[in-house]
Amino acid sequence: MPPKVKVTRDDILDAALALVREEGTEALTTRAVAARLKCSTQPIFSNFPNMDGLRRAVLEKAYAMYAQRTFAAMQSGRFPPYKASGMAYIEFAVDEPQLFKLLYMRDRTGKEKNDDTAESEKIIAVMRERNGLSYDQARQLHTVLWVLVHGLAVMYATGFQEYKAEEASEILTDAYLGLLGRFQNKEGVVK
Amino acid sequence: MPPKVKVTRDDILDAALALVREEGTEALTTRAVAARLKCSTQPIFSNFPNMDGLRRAVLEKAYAMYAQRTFAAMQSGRFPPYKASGMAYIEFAVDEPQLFKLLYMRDRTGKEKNDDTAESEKIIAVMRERNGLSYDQARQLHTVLWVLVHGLAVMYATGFQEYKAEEASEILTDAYLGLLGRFQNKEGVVK
DNA sequence: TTCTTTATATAACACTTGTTATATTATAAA
DNA sequence: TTTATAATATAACAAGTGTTATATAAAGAA
Repeated sequence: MPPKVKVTRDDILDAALALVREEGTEALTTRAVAARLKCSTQPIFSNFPNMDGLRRAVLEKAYAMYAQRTFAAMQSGRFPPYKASGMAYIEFAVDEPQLFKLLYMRDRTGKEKNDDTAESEKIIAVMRERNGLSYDQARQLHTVLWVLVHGLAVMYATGFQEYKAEEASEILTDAYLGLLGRFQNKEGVVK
Repeated sequence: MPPKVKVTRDDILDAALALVREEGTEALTTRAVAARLKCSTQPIFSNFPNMDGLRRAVLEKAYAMYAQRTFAAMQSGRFPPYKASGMAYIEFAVDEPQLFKLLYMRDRTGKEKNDDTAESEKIIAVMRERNGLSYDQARQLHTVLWVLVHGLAVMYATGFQEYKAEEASEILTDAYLGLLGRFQNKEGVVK
């Protein structure tokens, strides 16, 4: 019979995620994980096929964290529906810049776009209902707002701008109201 | 007397920049530069104090390229003034994604923000004049548009969105017109 | 107790990085 | 022609990477 397991798959994944959160993707090395767990590098390779496997698992866990945060933000009612998911995205970039970089600033050429189409459609539907927009008008409005949210998030994640909650919130509101006026008076392609 | 110089500082800088343009910052290594120049790694160290010195020089040259492109775009009159610099930024992200990442997606916490305040002030002045905005209204409008431009540029640079010139241009126009309406009717802080 | 199993530790491997010590060698002055 | 100079080339170093071969040892089965 073998000795008891001292280092589980979850231990390794947690340590790896912690390294990425604190120091970025580059800091995720076999020896750094081992040092954090006070063990050798061996358990990594008995729990994952190789480092790329661990990296993939970290990516998935990071996304799960993001999804969880976004869900909580939507529930909380802290923001009106048109900006709740946007603010969640922005706050994720602020609180977890390294995870944000991993998820949303990496190269994604040729990757499937996983930007939660279902969620977008829900927001678009709400916008249509409230403001009497065509589908196309609402979709365009949503697209522009989303680009804006992405721009803000990247600025905060890279430290190019210092985060001020009111500032971000005000920008989104200005953009929402301004663009709403624009798209209401713009003949949308019917769909 | 020493033998003739075969590898100049400019040769090295050009090779280094080419590597970064084609394959990204990570590809900039001593041996990669040497291979491209068909020489040893030695000339690098007689022309630069170390690799960080070369990296700094590459950064400066990349910025010079960007500045040159932006200047040309402003001159060309291809776009109205409110969007000329924005479109130049976006097209730089499309044509030179690796250089864009180096300049505008790296971590800049604690770095001086070099986003050409003079240029911004010029655009703000033009916006005021044309649309009868207060300084603060025009500055806010400019800020939001800039965030939007940044968001689009990052999306294109990371391959998250495929670039379509008309799409980008239309988004900027919609945003400009929509936000203009918003800020014209918003009491700006006097300044 | 002895033995089998296997999770872990140790240590080595092949490779890549920046950097430097040493050896060549082309050039022009002497 | 000889010689001093310095721009290169060669080769090595230390440090760091992922990965793997081997050794150790803990835990229950026999």
